[in-house]
Amino acid sequence: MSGKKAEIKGEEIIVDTDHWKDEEWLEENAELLKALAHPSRLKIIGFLSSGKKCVKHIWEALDLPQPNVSQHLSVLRNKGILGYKREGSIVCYYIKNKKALKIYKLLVEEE
Amino acid sequence: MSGKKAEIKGEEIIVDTDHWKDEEWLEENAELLKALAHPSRLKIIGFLSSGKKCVKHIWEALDLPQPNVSQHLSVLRNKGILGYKREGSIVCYYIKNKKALKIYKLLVEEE
DNA sequence: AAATAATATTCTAATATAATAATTTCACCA
DNA sequence: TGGTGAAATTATTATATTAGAATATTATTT
Repeated sequence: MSGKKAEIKGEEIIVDTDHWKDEEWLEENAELLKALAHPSRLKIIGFLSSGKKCVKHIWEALDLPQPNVSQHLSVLRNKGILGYKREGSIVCYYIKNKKALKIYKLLVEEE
Repeated sequence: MSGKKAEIKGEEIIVDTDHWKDEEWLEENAELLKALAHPSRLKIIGFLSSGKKCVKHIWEALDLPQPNVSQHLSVLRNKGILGYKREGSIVCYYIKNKKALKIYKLLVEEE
């Protein structure tokens, strides 16, 4: 469904193209943006935009302390933006949420 | 320039396609996302996406207290996301920042 | 079963953000 | 110029976020 939403309330059919009236939609999307709205997390997304990477690779490349990166990864993971896979003693993260990736790309392209 | 950036640092020319390495870029864009990352502010953007509106119209339509809306408007205004025009005793706001509008539209379309 | 490397969690202190109520400013008009 | 409607600001309190230090967990290797 292309940005439209149909809902039946009592007798009437409401076709809703105005997402801003939908409190749940607002909450969800504000949450998504908030998770991305931090320089280090945006940096992580940018680094992962070229593919799956393991944690050590991430904090070394981004030049950030390991526990700090781990915290940011957990924020992104908990919001469903990143997925991860344990491979032995190593954990690799990747971008799972397509919307999040599109936002990042929009930011890049819109310069 | 389509997502690329050229910069001269000392002797070398750096062509940067990796925006995530640019701390300033990260700061700026995280700020933009943070400004949008609130249900009420997203709501305001949604309401304004169909055109310029005056403040009273905004807080009445959104069913939010006037001072609260005024604060959110000031956040969006200070980040350069909204512009405004005083028309007599009335003030009207509109979306000035194209990037912000595109983010909103992406969120809507990506449902 | 140590020892080690990789990653995650917890705690704390500093800072930032948010909602609400109260007040103020500004422009217009009687 | 006093009153009124529109919008902004301020103060307060509650809550959330952040970095950094310390510690814990997990898996591998010896």
